[in-house]
Amino acid sequence: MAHWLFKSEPREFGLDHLLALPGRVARWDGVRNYEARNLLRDHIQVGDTAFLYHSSCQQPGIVGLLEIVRAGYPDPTAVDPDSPYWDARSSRDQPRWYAVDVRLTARLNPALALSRLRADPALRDFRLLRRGNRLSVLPVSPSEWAHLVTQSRIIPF
DNA sequence: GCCAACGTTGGC
DNA sequence: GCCAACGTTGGC
Repeated sequence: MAHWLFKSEPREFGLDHLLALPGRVARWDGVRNYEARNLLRDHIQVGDTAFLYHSSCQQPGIVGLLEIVRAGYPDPTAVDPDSPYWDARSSRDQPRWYAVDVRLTARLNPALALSRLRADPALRDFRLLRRGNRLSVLPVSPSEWAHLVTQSRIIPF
């Protein structure tokens, strides 16, 4: 079982949106970066777990835990002309972008603030903290995951 | 295949 | 709003 971190902007889609959905399940779509696409398509499996991270907001940080409930499949928004994520170069025959389905399994209370992550020597190599990091789906190593969990107050649903 | 220009991300 | 960093685009 592998671990990941999924970024979102809470004003667009975040913890509160997931909480409002039946079973707290959502399609994670709209990813338009090839490296992240490859993770969604080829590596992220049912049963894997992920941190939910809020970016571009008042207090960036890890706010919840996700479980993958459906592995990579073609992102329907890519072939929907009415979607803001529509991509004319994608087609049903030759999908370019992929989505997975996730379930919110817990919230972190308090959240793990970015400022605290940055101050943690155990996270020196954490990809999230690399300068200029812009990847919206990224791998979390087993040791990073284990460490972060010990730093968290996890409130399961 | 190179690389400059451009658009986007994301913390502050 | 600023701006550093990076991915993508497109001319050549």
